[in-house]
Amino acid sequence: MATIKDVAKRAGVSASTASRAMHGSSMISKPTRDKVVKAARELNYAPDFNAQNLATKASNTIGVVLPVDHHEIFSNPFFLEMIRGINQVCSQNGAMTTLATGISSEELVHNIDVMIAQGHIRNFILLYSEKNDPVVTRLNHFDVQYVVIGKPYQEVNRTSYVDNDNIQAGTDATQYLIDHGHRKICFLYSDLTKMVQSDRILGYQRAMMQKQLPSILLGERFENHAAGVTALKKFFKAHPDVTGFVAVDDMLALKLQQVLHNDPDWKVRQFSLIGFNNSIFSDLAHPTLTSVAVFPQRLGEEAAKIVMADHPADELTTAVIVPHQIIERHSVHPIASLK
Amino acid sequence: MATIKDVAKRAGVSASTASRAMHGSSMISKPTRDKVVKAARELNYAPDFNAQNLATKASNTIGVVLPVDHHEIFSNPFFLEMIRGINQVCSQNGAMTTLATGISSEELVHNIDVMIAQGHIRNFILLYSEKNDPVVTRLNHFDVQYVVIGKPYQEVNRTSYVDNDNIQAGTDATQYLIDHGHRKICFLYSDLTKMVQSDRILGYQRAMMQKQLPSILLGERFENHAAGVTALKKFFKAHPDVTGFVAVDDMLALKLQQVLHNDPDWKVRQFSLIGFNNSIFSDLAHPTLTSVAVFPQRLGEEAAKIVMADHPADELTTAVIVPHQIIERHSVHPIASLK
DNA sequence: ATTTTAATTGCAAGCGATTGCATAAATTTT
DNA sequence: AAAATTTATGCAATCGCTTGCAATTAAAAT
Repeated sequence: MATIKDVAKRAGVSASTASRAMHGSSMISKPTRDKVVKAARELNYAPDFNAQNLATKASNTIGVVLPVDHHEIFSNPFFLEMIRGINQVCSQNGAMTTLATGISSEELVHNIDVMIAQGHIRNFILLYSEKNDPVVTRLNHFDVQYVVIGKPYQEVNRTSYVDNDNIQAGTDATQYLIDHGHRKICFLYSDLTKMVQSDRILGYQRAMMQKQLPSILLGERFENHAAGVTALKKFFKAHPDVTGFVAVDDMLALKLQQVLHNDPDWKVRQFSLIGFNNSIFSDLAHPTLTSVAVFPQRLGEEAAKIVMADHPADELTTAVIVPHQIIERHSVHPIASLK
Repeated sequence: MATIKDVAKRAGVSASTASRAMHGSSMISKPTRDKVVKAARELNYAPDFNAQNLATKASNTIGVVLPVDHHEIFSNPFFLEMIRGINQVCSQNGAMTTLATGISSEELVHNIDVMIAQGHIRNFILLYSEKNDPVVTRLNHFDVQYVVIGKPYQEVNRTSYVDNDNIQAGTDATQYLIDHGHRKICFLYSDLTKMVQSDRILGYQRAMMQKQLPSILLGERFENHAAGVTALKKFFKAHPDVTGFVAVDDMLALKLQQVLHNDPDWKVRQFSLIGFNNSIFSDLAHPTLTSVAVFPQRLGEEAAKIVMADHPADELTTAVIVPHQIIERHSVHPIASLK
């Protein structure tokens, strides 16, 4: 493995000159810079990561924090997409990423503690956002900068984040059904404590209100088929003429679809569905599911860009909103309705 | 951030003594060791990651290589599960993990090149295995140790790996159907070039052969509903009396199920299905899908354990087989058949 | 032609830890 | 009680790189 001294020797200069030349310092003359760069290339030189970080006291690795392990979360391809985005821009900027995981909140915090204590993490990116997150508390306590993907709950004005405009996405999805002639539209959610869900509901309500249509909410997880059937039976009793559903995510939409399709009464009616996330489920459904894409990879990229920009501590925080987009498939059917 | 000198000063000893004490060197007396450890705890000391690695010239981070980006791959929750397993045992051993990704083979190789050149990666873990992998070539060239998850293609005798016994898994899945009275069983696959698939087929064939039953293979991706219907029509013409399917993975099983369920002719017959991977799809199906679980997290853990063990270069390689397990749900129906 | 100023380069210290070797203290041995 | 060991500790060099400052050289000004 070539060191800076090897490069220096080969270029016939001192190590310090070589170092400066490699960094494009203005105090090095063009000819020597060229000599050094050439030598470096010939030796396949790359500065030793640890030595460099030690000398500059400026670490170059980004800690990516996954939410506490939970099967549901880990089977969500979202995270990997975000990671891919982060890694993409990090490696373009010569930074590394390292993961923080834990099977419990305590373990995760502990792991983060040692990462901080070892002092080689420049910044953190949190792939999630939740209320009273001990990780956030920890990071604030040690005064470590971080970016969250999602809407921050704590220190809202002091934390940078990147997120979708979920309210708008909710409105757009609903409007899409309205545009296709639907008037009796139900919003299906599974967990009100998640801000993504409540935001999308808000957006749905806004769209409905604008058209003076009543909001119809349904909270149901479809944990199993029977439970789903029961819930829907009850639901249709109260709202017999619903024609469209906005489901808070594709998985829920797919579950709903399964239930609707396997019931002799319901399957003859042609319901329209729209989901969110444009996940793999949308292609698995039959008919394939129209869905609002939210581009997790972009979220990751933007988060990484913020981190890479390396703002001064006193600068205002950054918030980036990644646009969404409706991906049209075959689960929304137009209905002729009176204006 | 406390340094070893701070600890030393507080304990009233020299830095070298402090360092040795922290490492439990036998040349340090009990009382001083205690003093040092106490001081370290009080100062919340953790050795600086970069300094330590620089001094010992022994890096402590593991590079985790994801396959080249490809939507299909990134939407597969498998990888994240493996990563979780890896991270789990790495952090228990005080090691870090860092990810290598790339949107093209070239980019991935390049990223790995710089990681190697920067000299701070101890070992790599490849989360995949494929023929003529340029990454493997690279790692061999630089003589960097690595472990692959899956069956190695190159340098088979010189590389450690962890994998499932996919042949056996194929046999077991098939046998499960046979035990439920099925005799006309079809194996459904999507990509013969993948060793997982060909191995599972082999296992299937072994089980069938043992019972003197003929193998019935069907290669179909179900890219869309119509294509699926066509393929199945043709298939059933040739094999009208098939009652059970072994699908090479859950997603394919789910797609098959969708097609079967949405056709008036087929839906009245009660086919039995078994899939692989026990993925989230198995719970989404209706009826829920019986599936062979393969425990990706365990795969990750075992891979990390091999890496952590830090075998001498001349030692024999390690191969770990992670057991699989059939998770019974509701997609396999017994049929009364004559012995 | 001499002095000033500007442009380059190298010396050496330091980042925070580890470790071979010398030294000091404690313990045995004679 | 002096010498020989054994046991504990500290000094100083080192890992590879960066950077303040002094030193050298070249260019410009007088």
